[in-house]
Amino acid sequence: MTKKKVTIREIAKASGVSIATVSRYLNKVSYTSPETEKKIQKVLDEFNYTPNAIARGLAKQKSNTIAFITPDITNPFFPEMIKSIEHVAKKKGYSLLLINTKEEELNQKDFWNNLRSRYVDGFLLAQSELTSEIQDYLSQVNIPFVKIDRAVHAKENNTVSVNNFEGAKMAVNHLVDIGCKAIAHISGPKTVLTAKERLNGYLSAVEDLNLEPIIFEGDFSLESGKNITEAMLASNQNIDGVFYANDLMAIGALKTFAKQQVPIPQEIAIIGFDGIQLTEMVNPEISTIKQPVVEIGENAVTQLISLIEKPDETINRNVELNVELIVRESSRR
Amino acid sequence: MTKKKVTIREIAKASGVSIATVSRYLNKVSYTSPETEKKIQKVLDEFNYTPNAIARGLAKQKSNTIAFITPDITNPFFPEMIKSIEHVAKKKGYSLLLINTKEEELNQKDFWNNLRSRYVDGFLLAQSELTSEIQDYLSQVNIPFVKIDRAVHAKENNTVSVNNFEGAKMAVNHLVDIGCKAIAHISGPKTVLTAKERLNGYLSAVEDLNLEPIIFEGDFSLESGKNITEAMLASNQNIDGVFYANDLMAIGALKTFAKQQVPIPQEIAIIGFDGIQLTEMVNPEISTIKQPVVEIGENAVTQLISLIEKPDETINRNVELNVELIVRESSRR
DNA sequence: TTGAAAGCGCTAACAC
DNA sequence: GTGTTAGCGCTTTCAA
Repeated sequence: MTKKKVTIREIAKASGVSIATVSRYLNKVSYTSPETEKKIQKVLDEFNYTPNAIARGLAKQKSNTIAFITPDITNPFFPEMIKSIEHVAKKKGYSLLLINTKEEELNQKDFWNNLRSRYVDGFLLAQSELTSEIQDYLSQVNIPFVKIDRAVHAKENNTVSVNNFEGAKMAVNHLVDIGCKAIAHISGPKTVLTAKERLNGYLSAVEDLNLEPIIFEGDFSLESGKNITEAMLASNQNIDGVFYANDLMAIGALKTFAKQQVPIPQEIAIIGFDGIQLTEMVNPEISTIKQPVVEIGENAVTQLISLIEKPDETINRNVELNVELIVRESSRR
Repeated sequence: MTKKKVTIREIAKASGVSIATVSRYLNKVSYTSPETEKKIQKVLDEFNYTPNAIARGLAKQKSNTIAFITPDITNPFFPEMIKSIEHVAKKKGYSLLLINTKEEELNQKDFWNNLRSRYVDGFLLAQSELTSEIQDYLSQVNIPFVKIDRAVHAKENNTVSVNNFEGAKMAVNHLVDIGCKAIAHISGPKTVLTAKERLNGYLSAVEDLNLEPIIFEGDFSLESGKNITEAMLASNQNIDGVFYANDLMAIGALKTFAKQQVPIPQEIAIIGFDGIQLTEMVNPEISTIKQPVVEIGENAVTQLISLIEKPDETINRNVELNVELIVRESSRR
């Protein structure tokens, strides 16, 4: 298989046709007579030929590669999503380039020039705050892309996200359903759109229920969940239910509750948001509003590839997927 | 930047030299007179030129891309490692292709042909069982690679791994140090080399200490940690210390202990292996034998790139890094 | 030190 | 239907 790299030229010679014909047959573009097809196929098998992807890329200005760009691969949210993305991409003949990059880099011409020079066909932008400068590059660079995990903004296109607002309401309503009377929200950083939407969902739900809003601002990290929860307990407001803006903070909170011997869910019921696997690994298992990560990933690549392959038929769109309430020990009583 | 893709030809024309000279200057191969360099550089800046990576790839038979191949991206062990790998790779001018693939696929000619046709310069093989069939492909395909997270085998080359045997001993000795008298081991699947080494380390330590070995076989999964621990408790052997072959199983065990109200570490002290972040997120935090993931990743890429760029100067080697005992609540008393 | 030109392996007009 | 040929954009002999 790997002795002499065989080229299209040798296939052509061996099957007695021109390389153009072989190329046509391989790409199934325009007709080739059944007989020649047979001949070519035979030689193809015999030589175990694989077209050179790079050469093809140069000629077609296309690499059959897409990139997944994110500032933090270690986010527990991603592995599964990346897996589903890679799966779909592979099935459609694309490879996945992984780019872990901070915002600053997205601000550099070189970054985008490099993508283009590799003929990267499209990319997925996950969890990136898009400064207007970056937006400029984005529009200049002229490579299709889809945004993931961002609030669906009226002005944005090609975004796949979830219904954060509704999810937050579901969380609050669930806590009420199990009897909570004073429900606090530990929010994410105010600068993050998804965090804002979840906060708004919380506020809306609380208002509908005629409850007092109780809000503490966290930053989505485990540590912050731990610390803010401490502060919350110290504030002494008879809170009996907490909606954490993400799972990681809820997990961090568990430590504080354990240390202070607050029984969960008996005294305080809690629920997170995201649906990362971790929520099932801790004790008690944490209720959550689960995002359909796999679906998000699949949706995003599919849209991206469609954008790449039939730009004209593909309409820009904002997909907003639904979240799901998962009730576990932390809010079961 | 993205208006008209500018090529080396235009740079050449604009600076009044041949494209060969521009190419030489860009690649810093052979001398070019200072004056021409000045001229070229000026034009380069002016045009904001980036060489086309694909064209360059075709000419040099090299893509400046390496692949990370693993059967399971969602392994909590990987994100951090991948991050460090991507970081080093990027610094050296390489992009990272992520390939999540089951063993069966590695058995297919097409898989390797595809890698070659893309001129992937090298790859990292993580956590893959290498059947002899795959080994055959590996040697045929003639692309440099480095194995990660495998037991360092006398017969293998270019592997980076950790000292599983010593790590296991450290774990057992630590449990003894804090007063444990009956120490069990929940092993990994016997087919996995690292699991075997850890088991051997356990056996060796126990023997040195004149203790009775108590072994249960798990499969590295959270579930198995939970279930095997149940079985272990049921077996009623007055066990007061457990060394789990990996962290995930120890985390699963925590659930069983909680359900059965076994206080950790008071009644039973436990310790895991790997050092995944999760161990700090649960309650109690779990002691572990930490593998230097970042170092592993860095070591592996560095070796790989060296293999790619100076195959003659690079000696094959098996790197065995040291693990570290991390004492946390689960074994602190 | 520099330039001309022949590839790298494939695609896509264009002609027949 | 099929072949010829001119690229795709860059590297690299080989001469000069």
